[in-house]
Amino acid sequence: MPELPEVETVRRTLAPWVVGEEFRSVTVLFEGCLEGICGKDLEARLEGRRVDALFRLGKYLGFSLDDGSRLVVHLRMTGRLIATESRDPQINAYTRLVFHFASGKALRFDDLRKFGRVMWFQDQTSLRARIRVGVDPLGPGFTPERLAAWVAGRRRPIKSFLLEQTHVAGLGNIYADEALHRAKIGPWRQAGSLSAGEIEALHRAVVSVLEEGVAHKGTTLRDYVDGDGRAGEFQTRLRTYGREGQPCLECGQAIERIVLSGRSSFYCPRCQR
DNA sequence: AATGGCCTGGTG
DNA sequence: CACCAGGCCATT
Repeated sequence: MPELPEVETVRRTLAPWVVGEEFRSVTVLFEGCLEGICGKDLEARLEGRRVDALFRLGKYLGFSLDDGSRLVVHLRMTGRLIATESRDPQINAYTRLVFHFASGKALRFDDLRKFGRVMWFQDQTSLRARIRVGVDPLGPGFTPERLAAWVAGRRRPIKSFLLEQTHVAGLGNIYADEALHRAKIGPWRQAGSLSAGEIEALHRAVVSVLEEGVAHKGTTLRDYVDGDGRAGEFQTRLRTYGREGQPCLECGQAIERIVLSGRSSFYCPRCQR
């Protein structure tokens, strides 16, 4: 499931390939993947525009275009953006949309579950009005002090807090569990109950697990691939996620699973308190 | 803050 | 055939 490391990997693989390209047309196979704009209008907005840069906002991937507008894609759970070519974009049963470029390149958006979304914004301001995400945990805005201020007084489980995108943007179910294990904090703990030391440890764990995720080009459990269609490698390094009943790699205790905020949470009952 | 809906393939 | 996976938004 694309979380920060996966979206960042897609951004890095697609950027050198797509920056400088000029949109020619858009083929919409599933109108439902568009949010706030219809296929006809999207094509009109994109035609002739060049891609200046690719950026990431939490789990959103954005294209900065040469007129100041922004094309934004959210892969949700099973979405894929694949670099291909207009002559043979290799459309399949899950292809929802294809962007065609003047050079003959094409960018295919596939999504088995139809949860992914494609949006267009006139400018950065309208984008930020719609995409409300907090600071990037790999950027300078994420500090132990700010983390402490955000969790202060919060009674919900720290795992649920980490899944909110409004303060720290980019963690999903997998990396949140992995970060909590590294920080030795139980996912059920009330966010506001963390000590200064635990907040420091959690901050460090979030940064390190995301950096490692990026270094290993993301986690592929099932659907995720990068812009070149390649799977990630971080799944081999997961310490808790999906490992219920298997021994903790730190202490050997069996990993357990509980449900928080309606989502599975995997943790080590000995290491995490 | 908690819940339901959006989706479909895979599993028990 | 029922149920689960899950990011995000709307609703309660």
